[in-house]
Amino acid sequence: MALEHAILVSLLEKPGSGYELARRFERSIGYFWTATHQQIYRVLKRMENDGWVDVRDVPQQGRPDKKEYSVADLGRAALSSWLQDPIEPESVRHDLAVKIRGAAFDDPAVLTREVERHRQAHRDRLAHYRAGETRDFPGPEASTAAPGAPLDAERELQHVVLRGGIAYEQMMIDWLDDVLATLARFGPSR
Amino acid sequence: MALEHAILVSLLEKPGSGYELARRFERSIGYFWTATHQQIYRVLKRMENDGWVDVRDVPQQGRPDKKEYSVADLGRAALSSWLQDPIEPESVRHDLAVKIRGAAFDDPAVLTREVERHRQAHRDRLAHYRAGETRDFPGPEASTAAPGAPLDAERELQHVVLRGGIAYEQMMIDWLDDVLATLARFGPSR
DNA sequence: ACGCGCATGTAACGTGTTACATGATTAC
DNA sequence: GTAATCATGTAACACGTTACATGCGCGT
Repeated sequence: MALEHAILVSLLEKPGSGYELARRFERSIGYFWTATHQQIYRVLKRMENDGWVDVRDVPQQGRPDKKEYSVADLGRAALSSWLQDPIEPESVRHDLAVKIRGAAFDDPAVLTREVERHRQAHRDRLAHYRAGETRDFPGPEASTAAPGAPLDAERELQHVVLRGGIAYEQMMIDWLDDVLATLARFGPSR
Repeated sequence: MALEHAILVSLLEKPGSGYELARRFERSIGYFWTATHQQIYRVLKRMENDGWVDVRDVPQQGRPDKKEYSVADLGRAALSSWLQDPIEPESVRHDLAVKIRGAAFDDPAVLTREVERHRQAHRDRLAHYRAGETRDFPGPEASTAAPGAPLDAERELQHVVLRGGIAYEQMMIDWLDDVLATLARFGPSR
């Protein structure tokens, strides 16, 4: 399991409230891990009980007060231990692939529309990722600092993960084109 | 939710027992959906209660008897209705990406080994998929039958899903190379 | 007055994972 | 004899999803 570890990484990158974490899970972290605020509050409470995170009440003006969480020593140790622990490469989970094979027993025209919708969603996400890349990682690849500069590791790793998201979306678009071409081969007339 | 629908598709392709389904989920269907026998038995029982599948006791010699499941009219209707129903494009879930961003706060050398392990696993899976493709889908792309031949839809759709698996594995290998190159940039000396 | 953004939560349910459990036959 | 394959299941727990619930401040 990794939601707690994803939260630890996010809090190490920057402390924040449950609400803020939920928003990050819609953005950067959300490129590769999703979580709703309900899950986050539940897990944060457990992590607090286990001493993995520290809480600090932050009064705010014009907004509700918030609880700012940051990683405690125990949490850092837990993350470190998880990072040492090998994980199994996970397999994909694609509802859409189930539908594609199922379309052999049903109306393929409906599937064509569904695939087109998904293709558009992936195009949108790709555009969104690319915009984020231009915004957050402009300039030359090898940063301005000296080679081996440790301060850039965090950014470089964030960038390579984002490139993974981009590669994934691009692959999906290409594959969905393949699916549409396949459907067209026995589709248009029937 | 789609396990029950994945099972319906698999049983339409070929009726079989819970055990056989579990084995298929390690192979062809498993390219895009995983399930253990415990899940399968649980869901099969529910589907039987709901009248989605018919059961037939098949006595065997030299082996335990088995229950052969096949899709009933109600099941076929349920699948059809699900196929009509649009689903949301789902986002990826990558433990490994969490680890990559986490490596900024820990030993990157450990991550390098982990990434290499995953890369190897994806290479193995890719080889396995390609072997399956050569075995199950030889010959020219556009089959021997006349254009629009409906009998080939099932195979064509299975093939395009397999090509999706291949594209996914290839994308992952390329991306993990990118990750390794990124790690090497601030890795070897520290 | 209404809705949106910020901020935190509870409850119920469904799904997935892990461990345990049984028992026959075939191959080494 | 011992392990592997075939075949079916129960139980407990962890995790994810959906719905419900509250309340303030700001903009229109």
